[in-house]
Amino acid sequence: MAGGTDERRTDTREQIRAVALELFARQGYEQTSLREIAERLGVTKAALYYHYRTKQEILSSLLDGQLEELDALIAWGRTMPAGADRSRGVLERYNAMLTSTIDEAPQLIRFIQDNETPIRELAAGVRVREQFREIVDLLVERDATTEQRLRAQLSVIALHLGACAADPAAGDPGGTTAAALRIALELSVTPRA
Amino acid sequence: MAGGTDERRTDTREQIRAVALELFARQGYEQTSLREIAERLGVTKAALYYHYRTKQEILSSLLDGQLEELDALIAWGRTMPAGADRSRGVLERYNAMLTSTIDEAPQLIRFIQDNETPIRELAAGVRVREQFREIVDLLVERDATTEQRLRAQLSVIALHLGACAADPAAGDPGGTTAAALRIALELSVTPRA
DNA sequence: GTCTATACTGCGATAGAC
DNA sequence: GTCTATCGCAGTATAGAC
Repeated sequence: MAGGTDERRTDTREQIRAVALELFARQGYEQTSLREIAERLGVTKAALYYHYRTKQEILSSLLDGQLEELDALIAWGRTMPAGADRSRGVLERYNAMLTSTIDEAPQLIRFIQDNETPIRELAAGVRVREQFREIVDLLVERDATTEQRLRAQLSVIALHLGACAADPAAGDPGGTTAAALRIALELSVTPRA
Repeated sequence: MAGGTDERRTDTREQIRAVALELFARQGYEQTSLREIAERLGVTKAALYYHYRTKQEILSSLLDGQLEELDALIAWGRTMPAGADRSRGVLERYNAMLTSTIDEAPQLIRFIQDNETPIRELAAGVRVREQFREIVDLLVERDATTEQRLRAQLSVIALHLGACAADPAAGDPGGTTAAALRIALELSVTPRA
């Protein structure tokens, strides 16, 4: 908030984040040791502990940006009345977020999917799951049936699946992303049987 | 094969399995230490190593029965020609397996879902993922589009979701299981657009 | 065949010197 | 801001008691 100038004299903190993201994504969170990250940066394990209090906190810091983006999407959805329009809007915006080529979102969604278990017991992991539930809530009426809730959950999963399946490079030649969105819309914006 | 008589004189092996299943399911695979399992049985860690070569092997042994059941289902599916009938049959039988009340399948599917990450790098985990792909392959024609494959994947996930969401006790009062099957059939046995 | 004692390596984490 | 040293616990290995 206050203090505009950056008072840090090294960028070790960001280097740790960068190396951690690369290694966690490549070989998984549990399979990546702090010694490995430290060696890559030419420092010792203990140095990492000056910048982050625990290994989990390094992982959490990678998720933070994504969580904020999702919070914004959820807040936006809440300004609209429940119904087909909102469902369509939420799914389209969420899909855009998942498949954006400008930021690191696609790498992260894949990474979250692959490391679901270790993330789950993070404080940030609890938030990830809450957000999933909140997105689903935006897709159904308050008095929705069990089946409608299941369909809404599957909508979101469809988008994740599409984003993970789409080729990271290349402009999604198979149209995977578009197909996933079509399915998601069909599941959530469909007349009830 | 040969040697019909059982030469083991204790049932420690099975007790390890039982305790491991309970603890892994309750607090997760990574969060459960061998010391914890051993203490529960009143033996030492080293005793576990007489019965299982690694911690992963204990986990694998919990999955074995399920893998065989699934193999049988896949083999059965392959005897039928591709098409709506086969899809319907595979999904119905798979759902029955997931929600069976007589064996330990429901507890296991939930456990697999919750511990996907550690299971993934098991030898048995590779098989789990292969089987998922093979089930999906039973649900589509060989020349299926990207969208049809996505729909097939989501069908299977729908059944998992339903089985996990359904109350373990009680006879599925909300009809979650039935709803999941309806959605799965709609996704995989639907005319193309 | 079943288990204990003991020890090894590597992990995440901490304390305190520089 | 980074180091060395150390801690306790993890999974694992083996020698040998019974």
